[in-house]
Amino acid sequence: MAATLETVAKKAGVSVSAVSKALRGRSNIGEATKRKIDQVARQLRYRPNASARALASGRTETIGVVIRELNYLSDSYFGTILSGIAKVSDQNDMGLIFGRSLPEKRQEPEFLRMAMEARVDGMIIIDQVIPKKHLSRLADMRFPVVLVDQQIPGLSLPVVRINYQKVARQAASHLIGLGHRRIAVFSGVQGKYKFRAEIEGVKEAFGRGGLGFDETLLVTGEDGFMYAGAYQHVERMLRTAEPPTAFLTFTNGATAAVHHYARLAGLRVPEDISIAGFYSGGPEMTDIRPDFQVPTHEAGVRSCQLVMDLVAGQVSTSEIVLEASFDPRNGCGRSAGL
Amino acid sequence: MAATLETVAKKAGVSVSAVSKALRGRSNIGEATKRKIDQVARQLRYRPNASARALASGRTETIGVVIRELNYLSDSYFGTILSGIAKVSDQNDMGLIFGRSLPEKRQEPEFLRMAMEARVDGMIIIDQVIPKKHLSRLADMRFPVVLVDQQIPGLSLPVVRINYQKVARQAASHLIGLGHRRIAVFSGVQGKYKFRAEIEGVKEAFGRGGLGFDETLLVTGEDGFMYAGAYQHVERMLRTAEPPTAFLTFTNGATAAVHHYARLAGLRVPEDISIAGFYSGGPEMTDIRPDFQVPTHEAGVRSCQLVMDLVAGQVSTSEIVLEASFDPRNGCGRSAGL
DNA sequence: TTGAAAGCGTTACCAC
DNA sequence: GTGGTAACGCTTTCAA
Repeated sequence: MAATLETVAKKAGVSVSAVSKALRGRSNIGEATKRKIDQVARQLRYRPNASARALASGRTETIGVVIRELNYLSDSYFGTILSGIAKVSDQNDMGLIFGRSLPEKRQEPEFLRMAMEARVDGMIIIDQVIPKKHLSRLADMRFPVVLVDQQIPGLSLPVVRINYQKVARQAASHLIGLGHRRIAVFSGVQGKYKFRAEIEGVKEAFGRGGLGFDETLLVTGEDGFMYAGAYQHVERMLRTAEPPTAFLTFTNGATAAVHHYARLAGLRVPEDISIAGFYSGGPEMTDIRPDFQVPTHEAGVRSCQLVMDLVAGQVSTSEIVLEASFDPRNGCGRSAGL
Repeated sequence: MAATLETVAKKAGVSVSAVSKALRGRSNIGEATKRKIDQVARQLRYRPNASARALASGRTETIGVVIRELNYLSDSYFGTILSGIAKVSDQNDMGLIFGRSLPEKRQEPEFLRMAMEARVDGMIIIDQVIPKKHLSRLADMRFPVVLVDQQIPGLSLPVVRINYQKVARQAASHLIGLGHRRIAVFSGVQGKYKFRAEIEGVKEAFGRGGLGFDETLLVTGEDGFMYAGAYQHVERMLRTAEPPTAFLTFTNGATAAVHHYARLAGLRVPEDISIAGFYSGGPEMTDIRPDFQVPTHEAGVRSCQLVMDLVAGQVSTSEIVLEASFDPRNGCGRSAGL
């Protein structure tokens, strides 16, 4: 059916290897024959067979992206990381395939198969809750892997991570400096590096400010799904005897929800309540100007560059830490009416 | 590095073909040798090379899923279709890879490459706005393809689609029957089959009820991103001189948004406003009981089964139409206080 | 039941 | 420049 190198070679009256070279733009081929070959190939709609190419060359020209579940891609946290990855992989003509990290019915998680069956040349792992033992397997194989936003002691895999702790500390300190004493904190999934770092940063600031950490003012949940739920929590909190005067939100969804709630409830920001909001880009916040800028896109770019260096055999930096910025201008520019 | 069939064969003292058969559970192999081979393979951590296997067998054991952009997966419309696909593909030990349908910098969209380079055995196309010319290419190649929720005249590709038109007509008729005259309609992206079918159904009902279709009461937008935006529209509409008394929402996001808005604004449903809401499952509506049940998961299941039949060479039904159900019980159970 | 050998469609090396 | 020809790691006849 489909044209092969041989088909093209025969029709063009040249050898298979000539066609192979010509079509891949190698220099050791005559100008005239190349033209002829190109023409025949186009006419026959020739396409190289990906499996054959991978088998012969040892490279799949594909990198794997590992996330927990596929619908996590919806979250703009993942979405913007991904757009960074896609940008770099496109530039380098590398394909992208996605693997779920959950084990499902097989013993082995899908991403381990991707590596062991040589379906990809390298991979980027964005899921933050993969058991260390699985990650170690990859390290043992010396398979090119880059972890994003993870911090696992005793594991020697390259990492690209964002310094959430510092920016969280800055934001919390700022709110405290404005006089806030009751600050609600919305973060993501407990146990993840991102969550741990954020809470750590907040606690540092609270400690310095002489504040205790009030668990009743902490809201957690799946990053991508916090918008709807956040409404209820804001409403509930504001009805208590001692309502929070400021909100510190570490997910896009929560940031958007708190801002939207305030607007709907007629609360002025920051006169009535302060909002220090996380922002990683994405479609849900076109109408909001948050105070954090979190370089998730950049994290994607860097992780993809890193994994491609690894694939090319170039040893690279093993840990890249990206700084987020906090610029109190929109949601918490001045002191709330305390 | 990695173990191959030959490595295993040598160590087990048998032939390469014996190992191949044993590991794939073929029956023409001795019980004892099989045990021996299994043991050696496990010890060596042998994994078949995917490219080699695909090249030799002619099958990649992978099917491609085509969507417009990767972050569309976030939408529970896609998400639930996908869960149906994943369920069936998992059962049949088929891998899944995702392709974007947008052309990007290359002339050819990624999904055409997937087919022409034989990266997948078949594919399911969920994007509804792919130019017919590209789809025709696949049809010409006789490549196993199934379209989901599409209706393209003059194209002979198998389709699985949901009958949005009928359920839209039912819902609109019901609202009209309750006495509503001003009904706001929230649908998805203009031009898509889903949108066209829904509007068509609504117009039929409006026509029968002697109502005109008021464009100012129509809200459109990206399916997955309608939650946040919907708030503003509801608010705006309810402030007009002649506000709508009912809402007919065809995306999960809009349904959730209208319900949440009503709750927050202190509007009783259905006493103050009626809401006829679309629901395809998904995480954002745990607190809402909508009136539509749309079999998107089922559509995923059926499309995957269909594509696998096609791959296996079994000719199958070329069009499967799934019915959605409308059960006025929650959001529009009784007449609004007109 | 077992094994030898011929592909599968490329790439890459090595003569010419 | 160009063309033969071994790999690449697997599946699949076909004999034994």
